[in-house]
Amino acid sequence: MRLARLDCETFHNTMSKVSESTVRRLSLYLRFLEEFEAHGTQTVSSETLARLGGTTSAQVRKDLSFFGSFGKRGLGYSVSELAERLRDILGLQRSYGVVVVGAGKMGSAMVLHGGFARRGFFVKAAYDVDEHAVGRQLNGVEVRHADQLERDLERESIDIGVIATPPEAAQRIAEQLVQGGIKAILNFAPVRLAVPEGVLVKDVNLSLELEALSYGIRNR
Amino acid sequence: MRLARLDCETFHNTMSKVSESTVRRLSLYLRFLEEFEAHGTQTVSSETLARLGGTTSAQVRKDLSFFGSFGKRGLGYSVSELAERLRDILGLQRSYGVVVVGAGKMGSAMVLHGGFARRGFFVKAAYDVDEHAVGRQLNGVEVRHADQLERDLERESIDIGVIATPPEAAQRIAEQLVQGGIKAILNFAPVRLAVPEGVLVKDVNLSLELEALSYGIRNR
DNA sequence: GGATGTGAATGTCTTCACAGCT
DNA sequence: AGCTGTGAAGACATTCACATCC
Repeated sequence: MRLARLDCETFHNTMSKVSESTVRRLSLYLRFLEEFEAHGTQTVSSETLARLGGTTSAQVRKDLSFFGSFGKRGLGYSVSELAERLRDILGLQRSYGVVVVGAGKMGSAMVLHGGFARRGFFVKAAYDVDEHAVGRQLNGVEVRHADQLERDLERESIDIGVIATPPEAAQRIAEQLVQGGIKAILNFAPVRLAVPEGVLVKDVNLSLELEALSYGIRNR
Repeated sequence: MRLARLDCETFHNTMSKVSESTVRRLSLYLRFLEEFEAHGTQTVSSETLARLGGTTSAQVRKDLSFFGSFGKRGLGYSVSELAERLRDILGLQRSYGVVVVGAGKMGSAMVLHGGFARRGFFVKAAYDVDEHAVGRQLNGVEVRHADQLERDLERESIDIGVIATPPEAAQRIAEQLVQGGIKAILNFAPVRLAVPEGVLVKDVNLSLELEALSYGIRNR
């Protein structure tokens, strides 16, 4: 199937059902492509991406095929072109405004983590209720009182909210974020958030990861 | 199928193939069970666990059925008994020694996070190469120089290593951890670690999570 | 009656294998 | 010759539906 340059949208509309694992792998491939770009490598094969990503070449090709055909048979993929395409597919051509609610260990780590801005995710502010936290600067990002969250969201357009509060507070914050027009939430609090359809929630639960390791250790 | 009280091992040996998603859900169910335990609730149905965990009652029953039959038809599951069984299945009856390598934002967050000890994961030490970090105490956990890692691992028995170093350092640390007899690694560094078969690696990559949200936002 | 436990059916993801370009 | 793109096959996971037992 042949595709004109920029009509990925066509695909998104028609075949919106791409698995989460595919999306995660695409992100991974993009990482590797960017390393190749930095190295000046021109061309890459599905086999190479597969080896780096710990998967198979068929998987790589299938993952890409959901969105079009970006390679040249007998040759492989143009590194820069495929990177461009993946950035487009993943929605990384634009940048995203992020707020972090909860400036404890995890929240601060998210704010201070250097890698996000490089990939277009800009943390605009952090919020907390603790007097010691409020008013501090985290690497140029102001920690404000959580009371200001709703008002701030009306002023500045924010796309993604990170919830790193204690579990009791998480649902209320989620509601404020939704109210403020946020489209996606990265949730570190160990609770299932109730949100309206259309709002994305991604849970990160590190205790769960440790327990998966515990299971794995016990069962060889 | 009827099971004697404590022969979960039988199952682990015979049917070692349980999906990662099942294991994660079991961890989740255990969370809810512990809340019910604290509340004094005696009995719980697959339907209730399903609603809390965002899945279906059939899924809950299937997940459990891989390991035995723990419920009473017509009644549901005994909260305390099922919790006990899940702790057994997940290997949470024992405790685990953990070391955190890399005392930056993520590493410190892992050390300082209160929830892990409660679930049997005890951080015994943290390691870094930075002079400012080495020697500090993080909530009672000493930050040592990474040079000491190998020696320390010989002395104290450690089960799980957390890698929160820059990507360049990760592979070498992984090798030291493996050399030191560690059985599982939680890896925050954005690189694929090469480890001998039998060593478990769980990658956590928060940029990837954000990119999955970005994809989701772009595609409704 | 009411909820479990589980084969069978369905659905989803991965791997195979090869036709089709370059 | 080499590597992609993709239907078809196979593996895996979820859901259905009902016999079974408390």
